[in-house]
Amino acid sequence: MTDTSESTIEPLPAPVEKFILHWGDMGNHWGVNRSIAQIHALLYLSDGPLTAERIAARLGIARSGVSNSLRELVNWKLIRRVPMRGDRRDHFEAETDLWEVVKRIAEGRKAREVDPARAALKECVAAAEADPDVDGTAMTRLADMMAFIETMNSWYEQMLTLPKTSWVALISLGSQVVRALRPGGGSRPQ
Amino acid sequence: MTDTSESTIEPLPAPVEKFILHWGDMGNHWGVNRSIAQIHALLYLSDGPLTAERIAARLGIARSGVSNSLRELVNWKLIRRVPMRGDRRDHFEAETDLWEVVKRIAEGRKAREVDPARAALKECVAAAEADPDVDGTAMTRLADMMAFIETMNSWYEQMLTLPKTSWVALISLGSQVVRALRPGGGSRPQ
DNA sequence: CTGATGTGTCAGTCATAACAGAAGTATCAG
DNA sequence: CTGATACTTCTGTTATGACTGACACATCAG
Repeated sequence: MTDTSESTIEPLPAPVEKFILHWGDMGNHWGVNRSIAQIHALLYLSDGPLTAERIAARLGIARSGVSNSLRELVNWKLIRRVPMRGDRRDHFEAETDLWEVVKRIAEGRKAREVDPARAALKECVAAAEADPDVDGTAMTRLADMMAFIETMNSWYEQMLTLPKTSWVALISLGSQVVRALRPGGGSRPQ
Repeated sequence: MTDTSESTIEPLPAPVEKFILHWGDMGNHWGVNRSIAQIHALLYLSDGPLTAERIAARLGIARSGVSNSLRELVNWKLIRRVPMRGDRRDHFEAETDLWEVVKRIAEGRKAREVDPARAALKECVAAAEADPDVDGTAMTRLADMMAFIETMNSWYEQMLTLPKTSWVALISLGSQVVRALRPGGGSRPQ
């Protein structure tokens, strides 16, 4: 027996619990299931690495669910397995660099959903070009869509190559550009 | 009777149907229900404004669902009501400027989900500061999270004020910056 | 005023996905 | 080798929300 808690629910400080609940709900609206987001939030706020058992106890969810969720989180590289000396159990800790977190999430989503959609769109455009039933408007719109997605894609890929520090620089640069452009620096308002 | 189609399903060109299906699926993974995304895709590819009845016929879904979905889409300003001379029925057409589309979606999501989460986070930080049960690590992480969200928020708000043309300029500017920074322009690689 | 047409609302049904608990597998101490 | 511990996988249950079809309301022509 490593700990006193066997199947009881360990209480959490109220603000921490509130954060975890909100974070889980947020993830839920964003296509990430609640448990995964909650576990990530818990690990993010935790002092040190936690075991699956502790996580289950603190969140009040089944160990099996914790196991599955942890695997997902490791796949997304949002948490790490941390071996602890003298303890056979797996411990987990969260990535704490939030820039890294959003980057990883964006990477995952892009690879899983955006890239396939992009490929499908390419096929649609190709098929539409060869299909006399597709009218000119649809053809134009499909092409517009593809051009747009490609622009966003290449922009994103370039951003990925940047280190975090450059991101920060870019954002503040963006602010300056905004400030410079706001008074009417050469672009029409619409 | 305005048209020959009463309750039959109107066929769609294969590439168009494929696009609509993929788009709907995409939206589904992103927290938008499938019907809404499909209707938007259909309108986006349509030559002219469509009635609710036609949409239902072409997508093979119930008129009631179309009615609800159209209301949502109008609320999000992704489609417009278009009155047609000599026709009592409402016609709808999609916003075709894709920059506008992503902007509207982002605005909606921010207002509905990010802003409330931001407010909740603020409360959490405030409550945590007054709570002795919250350890230093959790306190630091919550503060980090808040700072991060605030940075992203103000950046986003500034971006919103920009016209589309400036967006394009910014993105290409970003590309130049990326190119300039890539060889090692002064930032550590990590 | 009245019938017809279009639109919005509602309650019931159904599909999907997350979850819990149990069973199975692997690893380690003694 | 054997028992115990940690972890994973599997299956049945449950809850959420999307969809349908029926109903109610509004609007317009005659």
